[in-house]
Amino acid sequence: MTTPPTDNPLADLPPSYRPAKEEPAILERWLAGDAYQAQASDAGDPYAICIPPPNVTAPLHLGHALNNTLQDILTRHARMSGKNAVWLPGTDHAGIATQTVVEKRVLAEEGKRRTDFERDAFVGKIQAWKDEYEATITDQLKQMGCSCDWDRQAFTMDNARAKAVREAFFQLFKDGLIYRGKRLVNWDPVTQTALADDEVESKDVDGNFYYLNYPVCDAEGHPTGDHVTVATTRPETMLGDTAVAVNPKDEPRAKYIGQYVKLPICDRVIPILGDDYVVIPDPDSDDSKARMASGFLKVTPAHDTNDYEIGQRHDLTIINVMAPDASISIDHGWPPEEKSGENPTLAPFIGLTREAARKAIVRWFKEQDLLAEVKPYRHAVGHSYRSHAAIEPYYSDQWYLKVTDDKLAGAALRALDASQREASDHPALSPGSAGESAASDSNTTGLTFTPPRYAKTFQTWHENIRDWCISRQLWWGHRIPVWTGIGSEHEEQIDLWEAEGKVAKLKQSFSAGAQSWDGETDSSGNLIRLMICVASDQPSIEQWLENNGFQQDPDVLDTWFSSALWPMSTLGWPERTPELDLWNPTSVLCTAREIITLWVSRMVMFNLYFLGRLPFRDVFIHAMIQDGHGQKMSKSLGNGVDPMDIIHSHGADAMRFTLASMTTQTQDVRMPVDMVDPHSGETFTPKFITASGGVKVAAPTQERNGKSMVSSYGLASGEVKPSDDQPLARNTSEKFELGQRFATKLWNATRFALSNLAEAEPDAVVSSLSLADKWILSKTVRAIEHADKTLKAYDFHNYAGGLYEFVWNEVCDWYIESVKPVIKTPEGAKSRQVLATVLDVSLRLLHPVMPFVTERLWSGLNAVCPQRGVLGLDPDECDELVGGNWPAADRALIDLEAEEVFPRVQHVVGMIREVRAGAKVPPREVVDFSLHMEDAEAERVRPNLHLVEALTNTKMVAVGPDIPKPEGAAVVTGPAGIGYLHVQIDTAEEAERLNKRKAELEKSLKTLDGRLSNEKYTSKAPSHLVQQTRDQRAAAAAELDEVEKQLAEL
RNA sequence: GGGUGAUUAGCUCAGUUGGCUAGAGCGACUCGUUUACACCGAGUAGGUCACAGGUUCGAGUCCUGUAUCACCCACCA
Repeated sequence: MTTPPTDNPLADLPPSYRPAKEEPAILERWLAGDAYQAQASDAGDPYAICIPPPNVTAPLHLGHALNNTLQDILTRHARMSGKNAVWLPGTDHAGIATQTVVEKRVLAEEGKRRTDFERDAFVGKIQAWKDEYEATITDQLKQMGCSCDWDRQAFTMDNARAKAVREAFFQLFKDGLIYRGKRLVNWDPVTQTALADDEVESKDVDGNFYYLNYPVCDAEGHPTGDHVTVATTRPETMLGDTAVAVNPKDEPRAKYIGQYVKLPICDRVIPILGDDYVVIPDPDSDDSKARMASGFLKVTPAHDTNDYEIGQRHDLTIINVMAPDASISIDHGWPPEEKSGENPTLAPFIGLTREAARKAIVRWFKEQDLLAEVKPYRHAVGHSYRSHAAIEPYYSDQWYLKVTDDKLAGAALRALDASQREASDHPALSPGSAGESAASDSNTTGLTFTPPRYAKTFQTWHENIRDWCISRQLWWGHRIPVWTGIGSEHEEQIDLWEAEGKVAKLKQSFSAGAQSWDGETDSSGNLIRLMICVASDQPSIEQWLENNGFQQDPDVLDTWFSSALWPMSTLGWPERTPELDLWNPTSVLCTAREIITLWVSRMVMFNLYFLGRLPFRDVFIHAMIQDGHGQKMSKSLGNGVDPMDIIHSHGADAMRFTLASMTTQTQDVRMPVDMVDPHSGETFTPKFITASGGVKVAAPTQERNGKSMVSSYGLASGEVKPSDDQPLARNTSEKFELGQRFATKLWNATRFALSNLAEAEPDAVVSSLSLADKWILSKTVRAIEHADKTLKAYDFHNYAGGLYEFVWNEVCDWYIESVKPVIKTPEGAKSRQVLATVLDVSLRLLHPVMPFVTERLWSGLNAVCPQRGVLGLDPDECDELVGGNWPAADRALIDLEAEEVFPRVQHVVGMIREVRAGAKVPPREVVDFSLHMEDAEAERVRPNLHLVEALTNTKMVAVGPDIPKPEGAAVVTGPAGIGYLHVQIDTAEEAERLNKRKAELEKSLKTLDGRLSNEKYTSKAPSHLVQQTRDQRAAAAAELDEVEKQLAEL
């Protein structure tokens, strides 16, 4: 036992906790001390988490704060538990999102468009943006206390990650899983790029069904005088119609099959064909389509995915009628034979936007008396998740990854743990399929979602997966490492390199044909297109290719391609690093549900494909942070609150604790926000438009002339920090006070303990403990077990809640209050040791969620009482809690007797307090108290009556089986006996109180009697429950007797 | 159109395999500054667990249906 410091140990532990003052110094110490660093060694079981890399588009918001708090809790817990734990930080270049943000800024500040710059120059601007926000994000994470290994910070587009992307692409290309395809993509006409299916959001919009009459004609175009009526929501696409379809089973209309119509405006003669896809009209149908349908479907293969498929079935011409900006154009796939002749009817429509063209075409049909009808119709339309523009199905050349291959989607499906997999007839899961033999391979199976329901999202997505369009017409991203040339004269040299593994080749022969429209194939005969994928580190080959007429593909990869490699690339893949073998598979992926398909599933596919093992086995899907209107908090909606706001106002620990305690398995978390106008400083609540499809934000920035907003962080810290079109909102929720109060409580409990521990030495040899000591040690062991159990189950709400309950109620309200009378005395030495130990354990248990305040208090505890622990609970010593061990307790400390007796004391205390409060006895007045109870019970409770005295400010004057009731005393009834509080009471109030208790007991008795008189209950219910009911009934009856007796005596 | 989740005190939410006399925090009310803490302590009030059926000795919990809200998926005739 060291000598306590002579100076006042509390001098540097001020009366209240000021997180803003304490946290920065602690953070600096951790960072300087390399507290988060991990080495790829065999020191402890490996534990690794990859951060879901935040986009570098904007600062983090509370959704990220939640996500990262949970990861930090897990990482710190693992580290304290002796694991070799690493948390790998990094950011995502977020291709389209970042480019869009920068394009907007450049347009606003310089009045220039992207195309006004050279590619490299513009990428440089995006790079600068990335540098700025990466720094901001990193700083935010550090201040939140995230214990990432900062030496390993990665970026999805840095050199190491670029190498991984390059290698992955090359391997997939070589294996024949990457191909060039010409088909309909989801085209965003604003950003002018293709989008993956997942990047398309559907929204309900109010539109119309237009019924257009097409004149029927013969094969030569001579009108028969008849007409058919097609129904469409998109009249403007009629310019690209190449057929009209009818369901062959549609009796009255099937007769038109084989005839032709003359397409208005274009005068194109197109066939009427039969296809099952067409819905047969039925005005009484439940299906709205059947109610709206005319039976004739216009077929526009270039502008509708269904029509495209019909076109494939019937070998129809594909006529694209739009330019990439979705204006009507005859230059992007219009049939040459129609183009050659001037068409004065068509001319006025050329160049119109699709919206204008729709109106113009409808007007034209009306003028020609060909518009049969217009009906309003509400339907879903795909929109770009980035620009929010309506998606145009667009026929173009793109790169695809064949994720439908069994080695990708099939392997991912088989990876799902059998306990979470639903019965399926998917070929990958059928008995005897390729992967069935691997079913027992622990490397490739056992993927488990928490909560389990999300496994279904994963499974369904993989079962219905389509090939992944991986090319994007952007500048910000990983350039596709493929060089293309026409002709075959260089094939020999390329084959040589291919044999050496330096390049891979894709050969496509094609002919100039009617279906092409992009001008590439205007010569006659078959052509050879060579697409050469070059492996990484082959600059001379790239140079050679360019010297010989090959051109690198201008497109970049979908941002999720590099994200999908994250658990590998952050650990050094494609190099076979020690880190890779140690920490991949990682331990858990902790993310929100929105990216299960975009990200989780692709990591699973890639890790399985390239390394033959899962990237992680556990996937924890946590709640979403929403604003006060139930909308998810996101950058694009502008309702994101900067975590720095909360850190400044409440402290990082308070934020973390509150977020963790709100993380339940089902509920999303609502955090009301206000917006702050940076110019006026006014606070306003964002407006919302309620549509039947959901609540949508009227984006505040757009309403304010596109002027930038600032976060309240900027305002709070006195510096205005514009965040462009990604404004941050201000938190108005009081929820964070929960964590703040708790940190303060812990702080003050520690101050109390330290002040006492400093004055007298604890007794390191702990034996013959008091009831309170035994009870709190027992509860401490249970708290440790509860924390372990809940963290293992990713049950953060109960982890935080359990510790809150333990520290506040059990330690502070009961234990500390119980030992106060003795804590300063020589007899209190044992309690001092117990208190120090309990505090030690509390700080350790709380450290993962509240690292700062626990670290701060830890140094105080070390200074005052360096030797802590009792037999069975003897934690290690350490200077810094960040490097401390997780407590382990001997279950022998669980004291069932103490756990039974102490609650009796608590009950008596509760009853006395109730009476005192009811009788308005001044709290400072010590009153006499006597307790009438049976001998056996009295003997049990008697040694602990001083606790009752201390906790109720009473003096125990008599205990035993024959204690008479003093005249006028208040009566306290309870399971331990009957107590008499020696105060003069108001008879009426006493009667009221007793009558109330009587009513409660009678009600309870009625319930219990009802249960016991039910023979089916007594015979069928488990015997211990029946016994419990009997005991309850007996106790209630006895107390009721007593209450009635006391009432009678009043 | 399909799927998932939610509906419990004024508010925000817990409630594990059915055993509940339904809990917590905030807010409300009463009392209290005895040297850890007023960001505190003691106490009180407040709920036919969305609705309607069903299973069961027993339903907040399981089943069926209805209503409302949110989210995800789906090829926009």
